[in-house]
Amino acid sequence: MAKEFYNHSEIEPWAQKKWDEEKIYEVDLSDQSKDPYYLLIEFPYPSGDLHVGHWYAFAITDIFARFKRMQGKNVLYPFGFDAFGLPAENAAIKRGLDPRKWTYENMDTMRAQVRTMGASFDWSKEVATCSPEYYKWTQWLFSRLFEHQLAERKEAAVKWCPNDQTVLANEQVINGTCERCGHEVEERILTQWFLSITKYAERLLTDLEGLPWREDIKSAQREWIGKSEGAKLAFALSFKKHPEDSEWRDVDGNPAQVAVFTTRPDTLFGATYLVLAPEHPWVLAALDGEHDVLSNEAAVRAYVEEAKKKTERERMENKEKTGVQLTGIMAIHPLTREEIPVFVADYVLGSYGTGAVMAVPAHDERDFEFATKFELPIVQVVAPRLVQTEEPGAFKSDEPVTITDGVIALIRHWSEEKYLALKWKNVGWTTLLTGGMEGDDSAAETALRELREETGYTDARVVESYGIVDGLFYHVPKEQNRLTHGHILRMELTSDMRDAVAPEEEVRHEIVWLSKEELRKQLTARTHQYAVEQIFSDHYVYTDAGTLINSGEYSNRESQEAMADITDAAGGERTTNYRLRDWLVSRQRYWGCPIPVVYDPEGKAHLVPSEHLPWLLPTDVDFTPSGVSPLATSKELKDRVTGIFGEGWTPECDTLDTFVDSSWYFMRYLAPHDEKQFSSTEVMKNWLPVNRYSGGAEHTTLHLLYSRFFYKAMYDLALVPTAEPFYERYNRGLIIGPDGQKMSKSKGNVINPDEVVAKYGADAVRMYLSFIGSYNEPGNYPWKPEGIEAMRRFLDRCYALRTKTSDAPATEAEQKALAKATIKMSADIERFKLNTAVSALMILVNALETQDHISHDGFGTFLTLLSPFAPHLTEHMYAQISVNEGALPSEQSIHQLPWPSFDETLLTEDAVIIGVQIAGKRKGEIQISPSATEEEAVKAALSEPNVAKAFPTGTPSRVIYRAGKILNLIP
RNA sequence: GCUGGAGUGGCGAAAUGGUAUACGCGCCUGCCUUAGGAGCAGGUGGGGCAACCCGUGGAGGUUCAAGUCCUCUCUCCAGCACCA
Repeated sequence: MAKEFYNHSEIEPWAQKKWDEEKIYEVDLSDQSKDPYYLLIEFPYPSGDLHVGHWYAFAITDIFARFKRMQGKNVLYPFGFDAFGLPAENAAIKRGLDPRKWTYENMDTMRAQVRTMGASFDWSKEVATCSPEYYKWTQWLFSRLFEHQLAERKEAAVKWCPNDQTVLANEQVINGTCERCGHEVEERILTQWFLSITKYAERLLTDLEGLPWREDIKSAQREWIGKSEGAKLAFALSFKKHPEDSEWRDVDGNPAQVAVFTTRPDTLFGATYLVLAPEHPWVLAALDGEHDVLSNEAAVRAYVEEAKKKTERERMENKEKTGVQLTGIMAIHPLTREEIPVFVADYVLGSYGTGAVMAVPAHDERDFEFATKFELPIVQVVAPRLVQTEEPGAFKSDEPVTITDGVIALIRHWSEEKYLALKWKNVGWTTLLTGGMEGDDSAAETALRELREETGYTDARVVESYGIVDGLFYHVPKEQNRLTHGHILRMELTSDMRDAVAPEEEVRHEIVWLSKEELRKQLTARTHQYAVEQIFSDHYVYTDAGTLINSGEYSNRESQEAMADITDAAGGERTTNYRLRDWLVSRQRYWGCPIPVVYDPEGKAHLVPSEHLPWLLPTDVDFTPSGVSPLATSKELKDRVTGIFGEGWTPECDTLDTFVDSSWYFMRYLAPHDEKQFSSTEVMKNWLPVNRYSGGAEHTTLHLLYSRFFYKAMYDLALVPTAEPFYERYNRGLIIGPDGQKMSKSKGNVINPDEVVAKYGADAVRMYLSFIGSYNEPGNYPWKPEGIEAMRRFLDRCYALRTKTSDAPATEAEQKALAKATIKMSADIERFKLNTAVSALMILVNALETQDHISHDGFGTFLTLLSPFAPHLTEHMYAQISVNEGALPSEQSIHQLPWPSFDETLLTEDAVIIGVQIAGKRKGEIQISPSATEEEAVKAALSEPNVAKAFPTGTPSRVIYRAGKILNLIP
C-alpha cells in the first residue's frame, strides 16, 4: 500500500481560519457554570521574531490549555506583549525609526507567527504594556505604592550601565555586568526611585514554603533574598590623640559609636579590630568634618578615593586584602573595655549590614587573611568540639564523661623534616605526643615531661601554641570516656640527647618519625588530625560552633547557647539582615512608562493626580543617549507640566523599569478593557491566584520575585484577593542548537521555526517539542532534525489509520488500548509530562495498526486524544469523518469534544504475567490471574522447570507474594 | 566555598520499593523498489557456544526485593558568593 501523506500547508491555514471565525477559544470570565482555570505564560517582548524558545513556551502550554478545556474547565489562556523596552529605542537611535511604530509592527508580525502554531490563545484579552490604556494603570498602581511609602525617592549607590546610559536594578547586574548588553557596570551615587521590596523580604521568604514549586526555584529565591540572623553590636570610638576629650562625641553630644552586624556574636571576645567599608558614613564624616579626627587623614582619603574609582568587578577581582588603619582613634570593646584598632578596607561592603564588621580573625577566613597581612592579634575563642565516631576510641555517648586537660604536641626532628609519632602496640593507634596536664603545670611543661617519660628525649623547645581543641573519645588503655581540652603545641627537638626510658613505657609503643603526608594518613584521632591541619596550613580557620574559651565568664559554654547572653551583655540587639536590596525602578530611557510624578518649585515630589492619567509619554524627544533622560528634551512635557501645575513646576524625566509593567499584567488580562479600574475585583476573586504559571528560569529572581512583591503590596492595599499570585510555577528547559551549543547567530546554529513549520507542519513541531523531555525539569534539549522527521512520520501514520475504520463494533483489544492510553495520558498531561503522554499515544497507534479494523467510536476517541497535540490534522480528519460518514457527534470543532474517560476496571486483565524471583533474583515468569491466591501462584511457579529445580524438596521456606505484581520464593 | 538539582544503552529518555532500559532516534538484517536519504517486517545493554553471569557514577547499609530509601564519596548543571 502506497503511503499517504497529509498536506499540512493546506490543512493548517484552513483550521486556523475556522477557529478564528468561530472564536472557539474566547473565554467568558463571568461564566460560573464551569471551574475556572488560569494558565499563564510569560508574555513576550515584541522583538518581531518568534524563535524556537517562544515555540517551546507556547506549544507545551497550548496543549495543556486544550486538555484542560476538554476536561470541562473554563480556561483562561491569554496573550500579550511586554512592549516597553530598550530594543525599540535602540532602533530609534540607530535607524531613526519611531519606537512606537516599530513596536506595533513587530506585534503584528508576531501575532501572525503565533497563529501559525495553532495556539489557542484568547486574543480578545490581549494587552500591550506600552499602550496608554495599560500604562495608565501602571501609573495608578505606582501612585498607590507612593501613597503608602512603598515607592520612594532616595539617594543611594546604584549600578550604572555606561553603554545603555541608564541605571539598573541589582537583579539586572550579572557578575558585575549589565544583564542586557554585557557591559561592565559602574557605581554612582544618585537620587532615584525605589520600590520597597525589602519591607517584604520576610514574607517573600516564608510564603515560599507553602507553594508547590520545584525546590530549585524556591532555593534560588531564598538565596537571592539572603536572610541571615545575627546581632547588631555597638562599639564606642575613642581618641588617642586628645586625652582630655577621650570620647568622641557627635553633634548631639552622644558618644560616637559604630554599629556592626555579625552572625557570630558568640565570638565577640575574639574581636581584635573593627573594619569599616570605604563608603561608611562615619569614615566620610571624619574626612569631611572640621575636627582633626584622624592622624592619617591623607592616607585614608587616598584609600577611600581609590576604592570609589574601582568598579564592583575590579574590587572582586583583586582578592588580596587591602586597607588602612584609622590612626588617632580606637574602638572600645563592649565587654572587655579594651581598645582595639579600626581599619577601613574594601572587603567590607557598604551596602550590606551596617557597612562595618567586628573582625574575629581566629574564626573568620577574611578577617584572618587581613589580620595576618597587617599583623593583628588573633585570639581563639571557640574550641572545636570533635567527636571520635570511628574506632579505635569511638566516644560512648551513653557513658559518663571524665573531663581532662592535655597537650597535643607536634614535634619536629632536630635535623630532618620529620615529626615524632607513637605507634601504640595494644590498640594500634598512631598518635602525636600527648599527655594529661597535672597540677599547675603549663602545657609546655607537660609536653616536655611527657616527652622525657615516653621517649627519653630531653632537649626540646616549644615553638608556638595553637589554641585548644576539645576531643570527645574513649580512652581505651584507661577504659574511660573523655572530654579532653587539648592544648596544641608545635615543638622542635633541639638535639637527639636521650635518657633511658622506663621498660614499662618501652613495651607500650614504638617511636616513629613521619613526614607530613604520612602523619595525615596515619593519625586516627580527630583531634590530632585537626592539630596537624591547624599547624601545617596557613589558612586553617575554625568557623563552626564549639566550646567558648578565652571568653571571660562565658568560657566553657557552648558557643551557640551563649550567643544570646553575650549579645545582651554587650548591649546589642538580635537582628536579621537580608541580601535583598530595594528595587531601583528609575530608568534614564525613553521607551518606558513615564513615572507619574512632578516636582514643585522647591523640588518636592508630587503625584500626578489620577484625572491626568495616563500621563502620556511625549513624542518630541531627542533619543541620543547623553546620560540625561530623553524626556528632559521634550518641550511638550515641560509645557504640559507648567500648564497644569504652574510656573516653576518640573516633570520627572525618568521612566519606569519595564519589570514594573510586567509585575501586574496577569491581573489586567482579567479586565483588559476596563477604563474604570486596573482589573475587576469581581473577576479577580474567581480567577486568582493563577493556577499555573509557566516561564523561563532566567526570571526566577527577576520578574517572578518582583511580581510576588508587587502582588503582596497590592494585597496589603486590599486590591487583590490573595497573598500569593501564582499557585504553581513551571520553569522550562532551554532548546539549544543541534550542535549542543546555545543557539546564536554567530555560531550559525539558529533554528528558524517558520522554516521547519513550512516543511513539516506546525503539528509535527508541537509533537516534537512535547516529546523531547519532561517540561517540568531543568535542562537543555538540543534540537534534533531527525526527531522532527520522526514526528511527522508518526502523524502520517495517524492519518493513514483512518482507512481502517469500519462499522464493525470495537474489539476488546481496541477498547483496552484506548483505555490504557487515555488513563496514562490524562495523568501525564496534568503534570506537563508530555513526553510520556506522546509515548502513550505512540503505543496506542502501534496497537491500532495491528487491528484489522477500528470502530468509528474508537477512532473518534483516538482523534480526541491526539487533538491537543495535533490540533490541525485532527480537526481536518474529524471534519472528514463527520461530514462523510456521519458517525461522530456533529460539534463544530473537534476541540469542543470532551476529553475521553475510561473506567480503570477496563484495564483489569484475566491473567497477567508476573515475575518469579528466587531469593530476590528473577528466575522466570508465570501467567496468572491477578486475583489468584498465594497457593495457586506458588503452585504455578513450581511447575516452571527453572523454578522447580531450585526446590528439590518442593517447598520454599518463605514466600512473598504481591498479587498481580511479584512472587518471591526463599529456599 | 555555601545552597539546590541531576547522574540509567551509542543518543533524547521511561520506570506508586516489585520483570531496569517503555517510547523515539540511531544502528543492523531482510522485504519491496529502476532507484532511495521513501515505505514495510524483524533485531538491537554488556559478557558467554550455552546453561547462565554482570549491569542505573563509586563504596557501604536497610529490605524477601533498591535506579528508587539511608550514610559516605565522585562528577556535572544551576543559583549565590569578600554578604560579616
